[in-house]
Amino acid sequence: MEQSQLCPRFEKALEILSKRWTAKIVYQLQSGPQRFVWIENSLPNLSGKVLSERLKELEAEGIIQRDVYPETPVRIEYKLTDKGKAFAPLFKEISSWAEQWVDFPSAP
Amino acid sequence: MEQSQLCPRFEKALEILSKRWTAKIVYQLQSGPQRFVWIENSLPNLSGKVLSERLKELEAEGIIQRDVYPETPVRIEYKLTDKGKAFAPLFKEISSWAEQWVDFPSAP
DNA sequence: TAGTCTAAGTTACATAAAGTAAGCGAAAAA
DNA sequence: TTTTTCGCTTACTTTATGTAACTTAGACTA
Repeated sequence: MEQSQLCPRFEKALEILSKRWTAKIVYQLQSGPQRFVWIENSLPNLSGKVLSERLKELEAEGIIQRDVYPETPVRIEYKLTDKGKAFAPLFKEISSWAEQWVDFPSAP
Repeated sequence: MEQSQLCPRFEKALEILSKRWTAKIVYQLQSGPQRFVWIENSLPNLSGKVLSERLKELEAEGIIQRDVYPETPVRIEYKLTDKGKAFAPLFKEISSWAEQWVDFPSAP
């Protein structure tokens, strides 16, 4: 039986997006450079441990950049690279899909 | 400290897409109705156990439909609903992001 | 000079999610 | 009666994530 061949670039992109928290982190950074604790507080249930892992992975992928400001206490900011900013149209698509198809009939 | 408020619909969409395997399964079904084993074989490393879970979740979300053909042995096909088909432009965006930004410098 | 404070993590431990492989039920074919 | 096929489940193992306490570094405070 044949396996459907997925384009490796596409597959890579899908893997980045499918990994828990990555999409949310990247989305969160669309609004500008942010510090560790800020991102952590922005995404409920995301633990510092996993955030730390994901930021390293995203940096390794060239999607975000880590900037160190040697103040006291040290300030570290994470921001999207061009590669990361290029996700913007994708988020727009997700948004418009959501607008059209996701309903919230009941309020909590 | 304020938390950035994510639109609940958008968040829901992001959660669907971020869950391991869901995006790949939905993408796989874009090519037409498929049976359990076919999907399983199309996605390397996806276990039947998780596929079973995901298909139920996606059906509950109204993204796919499960059709039973009482042949022998029974044939069951999964296919996208309109809601599921509406992911198409999103996959196009992922694809074009991947084309532009993902490189594969070395061949295996 | 010892003790304190803060940001940005890290570590050890506990829980949840996913992977593996064997098994099940139905119906028909051998 | 045994075998085969499909579409799953179940029991068990491994991996991923969550929690909470701890670490490091430099400047500030007592």
